[in-house]
Amino acid sequence: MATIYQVSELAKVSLATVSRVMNGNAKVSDKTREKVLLAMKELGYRPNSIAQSLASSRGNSIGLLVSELHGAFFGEMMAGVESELRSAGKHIIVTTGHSIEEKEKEGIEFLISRNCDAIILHVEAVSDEYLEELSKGKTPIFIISRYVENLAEQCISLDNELGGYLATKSLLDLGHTDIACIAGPQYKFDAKARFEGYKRALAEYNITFNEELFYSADFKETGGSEGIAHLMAQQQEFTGLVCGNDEMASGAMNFARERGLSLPEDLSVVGFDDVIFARYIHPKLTTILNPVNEMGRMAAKLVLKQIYQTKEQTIQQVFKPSLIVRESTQLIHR
Amino acid sequence: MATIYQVSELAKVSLATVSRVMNGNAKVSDKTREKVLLAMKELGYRPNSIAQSLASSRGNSIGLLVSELHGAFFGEMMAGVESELRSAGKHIIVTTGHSIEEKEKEGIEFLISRNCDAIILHVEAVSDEYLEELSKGKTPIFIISRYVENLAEQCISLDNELGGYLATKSLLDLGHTDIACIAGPQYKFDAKARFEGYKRALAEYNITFNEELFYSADFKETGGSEGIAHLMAQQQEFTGLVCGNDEMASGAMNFARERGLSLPEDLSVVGFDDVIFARYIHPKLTTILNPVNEMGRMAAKLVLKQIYQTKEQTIQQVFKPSLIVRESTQLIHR
DNA sequence: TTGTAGGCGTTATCAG
DNA sequence: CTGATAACGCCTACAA
Repeated sequence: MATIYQVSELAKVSLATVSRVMNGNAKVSDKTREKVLLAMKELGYRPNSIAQSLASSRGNSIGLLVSELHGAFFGEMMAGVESELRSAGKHIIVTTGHSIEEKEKEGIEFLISRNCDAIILHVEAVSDEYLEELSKGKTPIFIISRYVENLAEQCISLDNELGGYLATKSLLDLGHTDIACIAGPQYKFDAKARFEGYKRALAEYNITFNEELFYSADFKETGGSEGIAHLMAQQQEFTGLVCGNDEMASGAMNFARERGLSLPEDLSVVGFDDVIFARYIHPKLTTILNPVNEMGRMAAKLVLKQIYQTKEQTIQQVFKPSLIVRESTQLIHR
Repeated sequence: MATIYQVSELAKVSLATVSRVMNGNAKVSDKTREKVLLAMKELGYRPNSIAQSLASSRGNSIGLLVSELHGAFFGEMMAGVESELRSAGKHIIVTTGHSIEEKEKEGIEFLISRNCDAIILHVEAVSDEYLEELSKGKTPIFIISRYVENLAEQCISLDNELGGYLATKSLLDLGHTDIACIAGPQYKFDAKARFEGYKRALAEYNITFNEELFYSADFKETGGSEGIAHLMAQQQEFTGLVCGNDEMASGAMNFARERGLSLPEDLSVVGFDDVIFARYIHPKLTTILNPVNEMGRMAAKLVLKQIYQTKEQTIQQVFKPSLIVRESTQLIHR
């Protein structure tokens, strides 16, 4: 692998000059530039970005930490971030946190130690305080899909509470009054906020929250099945079900059907996120649109603007969810 | 950010000694080690992996190039690679190629320039020759989900031809004789191999391939719709449909149903990949199991074994697909 | 077991 | 506009 030194030799100029034509900032005469370019081509020269990064303490890469690499949710998020950044000539370095505090911290350390120009975080286990502390370090951080009060400028988030509210209200408006809820893990900020929205909607319709119609699961399909199994065992009537995300809604629906319920006649269910398969499941899932891809793009734009001083026009920091009505909910009938 | 130098000062030892305790290779007396460790803790020292990498020309990270960041297929693949590598203490650097030659090459360059210890590639646009050339470079490459004759040792692949064959044969065995095919882009190796399998199965049953029952689309859902629209316009009877992947199968099924066909009575369809949503779509999709996650893990193990000399027992280089029968296919009736 | 010094491939600050 | 030369933070012979 050719180095800058060999290029300088071949072109009969100094190292500095080669560096200059690479970075195109300082002025170089056209003749010299030509010579250098030619030499680079001839040697098949590729700059070593590690060395560049060490010398300049910049990386031209930005770090991205997500909880998981699989799953529709994170896929869309990563894709959003990447496509925006890529078209600005930046590369991303992805790593995972698995929603475990220790791993999240380790992932962050890794990204920082790689000299990323900035890092975009989707973290769930780490505390607000930790993030605030982190933001004082030399690597700028940006937070996606989570709102941290004291770091508002760095956050791209969804109004999850509103989402939970909308989901629940959609059922109330269809005449349902006994509405169960399978929420996500309550240590997760979004899961909790969605659940708050559920309660607010109930309150607004003067329905008192019934602990027996509530279950907290793990955001996975199996969690949805467990959830509804638990709820059905309570011997409490319910005709509506609000789920913390689409995966759990799917699990719950499958289980309910196996138990002989027909959907949506016997049970109206609404999901959350509108991941890609929401429209594949049967009946097609009524759910809350969570614009993760958009949010990913926006996080990228925020980085571009704040770190690389590009002129991004439209920065929207908090996104509003909306209801997507499909076929898994219907008017109550009795 | 503290450097190794400050640590050495505080601990009153030389740079070299600090370096030694970090890497734990050379021998250091317990007393000195203690001092150094203490100093590191006190300064909150974190090694700068960029500098480490430059000095040692190793990265302790391995590069991963995939076509896309979203979608069930790549998600599973990345997750497989990552989990295996992470538990061995290695980090991955992910980037994308978007199935475009230029971008794939750029992504590869990026990973190499980042001093990755090895790179795992899922590339579709780049030629075998290019890969062979690349493999002569100093960064070891591994190829996933593609078989390159001269690089067999570095490949983890699926027998796509067999998959296409199994899919088609499953329909033939159900009595179907007029079987259409919506294949993936024929410049993609896997798409082509699957199509070959389709033809082999037909031949085996003495059915001559009918060009009018073939359509090549883009592996996306919309491609599936286009495909079946095209096929139905041919005025050619067919009762079976083999699709290049599950997404296209889904698109085709939706379109067919909109056109009044009832599934699987009027049309049996089989997909390919068994991505997560295959069992969500209606009727549940009969498809070919593509163990991407396993293959990802295996690629990681291969790297671990060949690059880091760990003792991986079970290396399987070519995977066999298998048929998963669900509800989208049935005996022909007329 | 420990220290010294040269080098990894660039960038950046000076002079010239 | 161009060329030395000192960083960047760490690794690694080679010596001691």
